[in-house]
This record gives sequence, C-alpha cells and structure tokens, in this order.
Amino acid sequence: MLQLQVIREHKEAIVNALQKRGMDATPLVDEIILLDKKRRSSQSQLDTTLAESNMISKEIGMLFKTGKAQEANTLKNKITTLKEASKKLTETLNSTEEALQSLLYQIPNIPHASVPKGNTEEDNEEVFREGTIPKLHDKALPHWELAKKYDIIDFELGVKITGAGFPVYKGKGARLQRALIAYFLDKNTEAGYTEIQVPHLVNEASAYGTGQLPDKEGQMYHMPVDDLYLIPTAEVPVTNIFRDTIVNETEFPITYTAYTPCFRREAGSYGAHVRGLNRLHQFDKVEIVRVEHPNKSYEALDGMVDHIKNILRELKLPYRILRLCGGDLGFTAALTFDFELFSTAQDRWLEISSASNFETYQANRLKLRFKDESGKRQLAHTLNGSSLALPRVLAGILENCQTEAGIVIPDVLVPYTGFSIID
RNA sequence: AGAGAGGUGGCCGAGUGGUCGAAGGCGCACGCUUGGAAAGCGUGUAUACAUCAAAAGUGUAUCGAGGGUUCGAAUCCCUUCCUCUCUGCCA
Repeated sequence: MLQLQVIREHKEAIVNALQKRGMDATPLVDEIILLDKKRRSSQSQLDTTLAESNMISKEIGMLFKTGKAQEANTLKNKITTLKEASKKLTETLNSTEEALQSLLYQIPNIPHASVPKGNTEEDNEEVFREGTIPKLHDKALPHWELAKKYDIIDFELGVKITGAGFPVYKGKGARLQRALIAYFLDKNTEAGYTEIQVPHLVNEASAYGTGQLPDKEGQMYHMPVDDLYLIPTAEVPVTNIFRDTIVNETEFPITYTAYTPCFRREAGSYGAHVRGLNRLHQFDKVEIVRVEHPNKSYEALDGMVDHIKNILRELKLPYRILRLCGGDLGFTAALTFDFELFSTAQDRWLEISSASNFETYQANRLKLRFKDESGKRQLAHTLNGSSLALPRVLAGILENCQTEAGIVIPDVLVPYTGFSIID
C-alpha cells in the first residue's frame, strides 16, 4: 500500500509512473485525495468535540466532589448534545477511512525507474543469459514422459488422492526433490540467510499484510471453519514475522530462508503449458526474504540476483534473467527480476525464480518500521525471492540432463541424492 | 474438548469508576562523578492520527481486540482472541 502522504505530495509523479503498468490512476488518486481531506476534517472536528466533552466531564467530577450536584446536572445536559455530535462524526470518520482504505488497496506499487514500459511478457527485458543449452539425443522426452518412464513422479496417483496438480513423487524422484530442498537451504545458509520453519496456514491479517488479500482473493485456498489460508508462498508467513514491529536500524540486514510447500488454486488453463510440473496446486519452494534499510535495498536485490545466479551456475543449467516490464510486474513489487530456465525438451523458458524489491509497499501495510539514527521512525524495505522453486528446476534437470543411459544428476547434488543417475 | 486463573509500556509489576499514558522497579540513552570502569546521583525514555511550512507545542485515541453501561472506564457488563494450571484426547 502506498503511503497517503506520498500520494498527497507526489500525485503527478505517481500517476505518471503507474502508466508503465498500463494504468490510468488519475480517478483513483483524485478520489483518494478527496477522501483524505474529508477524513482529516472529520478527525479534527471529532477531536475538538471530544476535547470539549472531556473537559466538561472533568468539571462535573469536580462539582460532584464539592457537593454542587445541581450545577453538575446542568452540565450533563450539555454533554448529551456533544455526545450525539461525536457519535455522528465517528461514523463519518469510520466510513471515510474504510472507503479510503479500500481505494488504497487498489493502487499497485510504483514501478522502479528502470522498469521497462510494456503490457505483456514480450516486453520483458532480458538482462542476462548464461549456460549452454544441451543438444539432446533423438529420443529426448519432456519431463512428464520421463517421470513415467523412470517411475519417479506419478500424476495420476495424485489425481486419485487429491486432484489434478497434486503429484506424487516416488523413489529417486522423491529423493531428488528432498536433495534439492536441502541443497538450496544449505546454499542460502552459506550466504548468510537464517533458516526458519514457519506455519503453512496463515490468518487473514497476515494475508493482508503481504498483499495477497484483497488482491488475490480466490487464488488462495481458504479454510472457512477456522478462517485460515494455505500459504501460496513462504513470503507470507516469513514477512509477517515483522508485522507491527519497529526494528532497530542496527539489525539490518535481516535475512531469512525458509522451505515450505506452496498452495495455489491457479484457476487456469489446461494444455501443454501447464502440463506435468509446469503448473501445480501444491509445490515446494525455498524462499529468501530480506528486510533492509531503504538506502541499501537495491544493492540487496542485486545481491539476491547474484546469489541465485551462483546456484544455477553450480547446477550447470541454462538460464536467463528478465527485468519485468510494467505490465508483467506483480501488484506489490517495484522491481522484479525473473529467472527462467531453458527446457530443451519442451523448447521453452520456464520461470523458476522471481526476486523483487517491494520498497515500502509491503512495509506500509505491515507497519514494519525502524528507528533511524535521529530516532525517527521510517518504513523499512522488504524483498524476497525464490531460491528456488522446485518443480520447474526438477523439470529442467530431468529434461536437460537426460541421456540415453538415463538422467545424469548434476555433480553438486550427488552428495545430497546419494546417486548420480536415474535409470 | 471440559473446569479454573489471567492478559497493563522494551521487560517486571501496581492500579477495581474521576486529576491515569498510567506508581515503583529493571533495562536503555544522555549528563555529572571517576585515571578508567562499576556503584551513586540527575534527566529523559510508547504508538497512531489531527493541527503546524517544519520543529516545538497542543488536541484526540490506545491498558489483548470489538461492542455496551456511565457526564466520566485500565477499573463494571457482553462478545471474541490469546496465555497459563488441572483433567481428557492425541503425533
């Protein structure tokens, strides 16, 4: 959520910047400014009214003490009018604030200056590419065929137990998955991230805190009995650790990594693009989260990008990095780099990581602040990235590392898997 | 799940209808003292919103959350969440 004060003071700049997202924010912003004016004047009026009745109440107290009950009773009548007035003002204030809040929720984050204009994925800007795309043998298969051939992932079994998009990993498939999780967590820990384990269900306040609600209502699994949501990413529970907190400036940088399953309803299409592991309702992901000083957040984002690069380098997988364009940028992000893995057998790029700086957008909702040197409170910057999302990395390994003899496990993973080939 | 107790500032803890944003202590910050440190002494030490160009100041709200009673609520009533103890159930 953008800060009201910023909207008030930089209206033009905000409207201009949001055009990059293909959005004309003028009407929204205008209404917000109007409501904000109304809110402030109601606040002032209410405050004066309450101040007056507080004063009279004190007077009444004094009068009763000194035995002047009659005079006190006269004042009581006076206060009735004030009470009615303040009740009305409270109502206006509340409804104004509510309306204002819901409008504020509708404004996405302001794209960073470096974000390219554009509406679709085509307009994303490739900023880096590395790794060699392997030449596969003639009988190379897509991962869903490989999964069947080697009996390492069973999609039909998942359908039986739960439904489409809930695969069952078996044997070396399950072991490879576990190996990847352990490997990613180890790499992240080495890079200074503190490993934590968090709940996989969150309450409504947390879902609002990181911006899944109200923007992505319907994309999360909701348990109405307890009013809890299954997490779509570890970002939600991890970032919400800092909801309603004031951290000390000296604590920066705050860095966490967490492995969790992720649950997404993903009401969407069927077909080749979502086949196999390409899109799932439940998948595993290792996430990194940072809370940073505003001066350091872009440096930190670069650091995250380098860190993820290193992992992919070690795995010897071909990948590229995209700077997302305005139209493709997530609602809450100011700048996002997507990592895409090239899947030779599918002949397409698969998104495997997304590293974003949210600047103060999340922090404002979360009320995550820090005390700066002069003791003033400021909003912190939050960042997160996948390091990494499992299914498509798995798909990439299966497809890119397949040989006629079997699937050759990348060297760095062998200590984790305990085997070097799936055959 | 049943019975009981309780939720007060960074922490501990007082407060059962008026002058309480809240005693006292600890912690923390600054100053004095000291060769330096400790002790000691002094001062300060919540958040949000409004007002103001800004700071200061002032006002309002906040004692888990929401609602109610009252001229007035940390204090009384209702709802709800959470914690603890005992019993039950259970990986």
